[in-house]
Amino acid sequence: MAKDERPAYEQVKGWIRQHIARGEWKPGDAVPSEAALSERFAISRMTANRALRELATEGLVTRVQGSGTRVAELHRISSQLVIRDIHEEVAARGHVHSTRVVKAAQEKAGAALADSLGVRKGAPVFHTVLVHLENGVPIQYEDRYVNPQAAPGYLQTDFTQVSPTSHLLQHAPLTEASYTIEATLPTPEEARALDIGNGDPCLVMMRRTVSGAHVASVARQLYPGSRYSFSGQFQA
Amino acid sequence: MAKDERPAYEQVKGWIRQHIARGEWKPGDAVPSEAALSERFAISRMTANRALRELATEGLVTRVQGSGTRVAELHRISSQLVIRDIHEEVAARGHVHSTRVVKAAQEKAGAALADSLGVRKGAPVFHTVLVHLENGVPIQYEDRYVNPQAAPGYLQTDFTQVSPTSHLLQHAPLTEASYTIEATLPTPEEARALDIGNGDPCLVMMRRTVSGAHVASVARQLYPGSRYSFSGQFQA
DNA sequence: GAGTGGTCTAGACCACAGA
DNA sequence: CTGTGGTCTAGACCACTCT
Repeated sequence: MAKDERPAYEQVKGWIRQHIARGEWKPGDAVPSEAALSERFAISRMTANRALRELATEGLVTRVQGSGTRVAELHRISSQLVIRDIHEEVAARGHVHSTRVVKAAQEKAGAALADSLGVRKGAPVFHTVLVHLENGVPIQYEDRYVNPQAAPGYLQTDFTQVSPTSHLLQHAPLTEASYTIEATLPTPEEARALDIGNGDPCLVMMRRTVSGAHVASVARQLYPGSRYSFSGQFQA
Repeated sequence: MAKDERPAYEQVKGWIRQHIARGEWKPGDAVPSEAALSERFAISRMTANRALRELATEGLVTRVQGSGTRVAELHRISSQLVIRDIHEEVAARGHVHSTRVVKAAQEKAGAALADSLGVRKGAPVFHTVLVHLENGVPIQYEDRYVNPQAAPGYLQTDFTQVSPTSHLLQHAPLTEASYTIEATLPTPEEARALDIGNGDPCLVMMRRTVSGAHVASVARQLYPGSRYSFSGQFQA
């Protein structure tokens, strides 16, 4: 007896996972019921329930009340895409993050912007353009509009010390966010700021964050394709 | 009494979420303990435990045994990036998916490929190159190598009917996957196959899937930037 | 030692699915 | 009607943190 230190529900999860991973139980097949598991492993039904419930939230099985638990159709791979604050991310690599402020000003919202920020046309909005550098090399061009109602003190921030994301998370707690990732070419101005060629492909992430009743911010973040990639992994 | 149909643990989760979303409890602040919650809501400790535990797996709070539960530092936005089978995805948009087979052959693995597939150098591997079309328009160029040990019948598949992803998920249950997303320019051959210009930026996803003891497949999927984007959302 | 979370039990009642 | 999952309780013991 050396390793059954793992909690019972984890052992059950592992046992089920193995059967699925080995292909012994295929998508659509029934998984033992809570009652069956609690007998098989001499555990209470609550413990079996926890094991199955967690596997369900992980997407490995599907459960239908009254019907049973089955191996999920694995027709998609879903993975946690974690978007971290750029300062943190660079620091985690042991590198130095610095910021160049290109613009930090108040402007009047045009029609399209007013719409996506949820303010009236012509209303004041904050506009910042920053270049983030990793060890002195530009890795992100960030063009951001902020709703003054969500973060009134935004423009007073020293962006060379505190990243916009960080300020916003502090002052406008995040309730909702959506993003889109695309490939594009930089504008001449962006290319100049990032010190890349006009024909160098870039990843662009457009993000819109909501804080309570307000749209807090819309941002466009451009990454040189040669210097940045998103990555992630998935484990059954 | 009209709406307390929601389970008790959900109500507690919602109550805590609200306090965080409104900014009343800031990152680092303590959240009421299980004991406090079970008294406050007249529920058992197990129910309070479930509420807090689920919020923790959602990343909204962090828990430390012996210390307590606190509002998580929201310095990252994590979102489910769902990678679906391309056929399913196109079908879900109500469009027609079709496939053009450019190559489907057995080859000998070079050094780099042998390494990433986990086979001996010179060992046979399956190589397919497909172009996926949505309503007749090319949207993905898929260059894939498959480990014959993981999916011996791969080359017998009619790829115009069954997508590689679909075949692999059927015959080599997925245990692990990792991916990288970058921006790049297409090779002349890829540009031709996708019917785009040589200078048009593309998203490229490189993926590696593991099935049990074998690396099942490594794939490079190229999407024209003008016709495809990844998107997702996040809700606190 | 007091307070916290981590786990587990042996019951219970309910809603629902399928024969 | 039987079997299934969904929820909940009122205890319990343990490991850990903090003072």
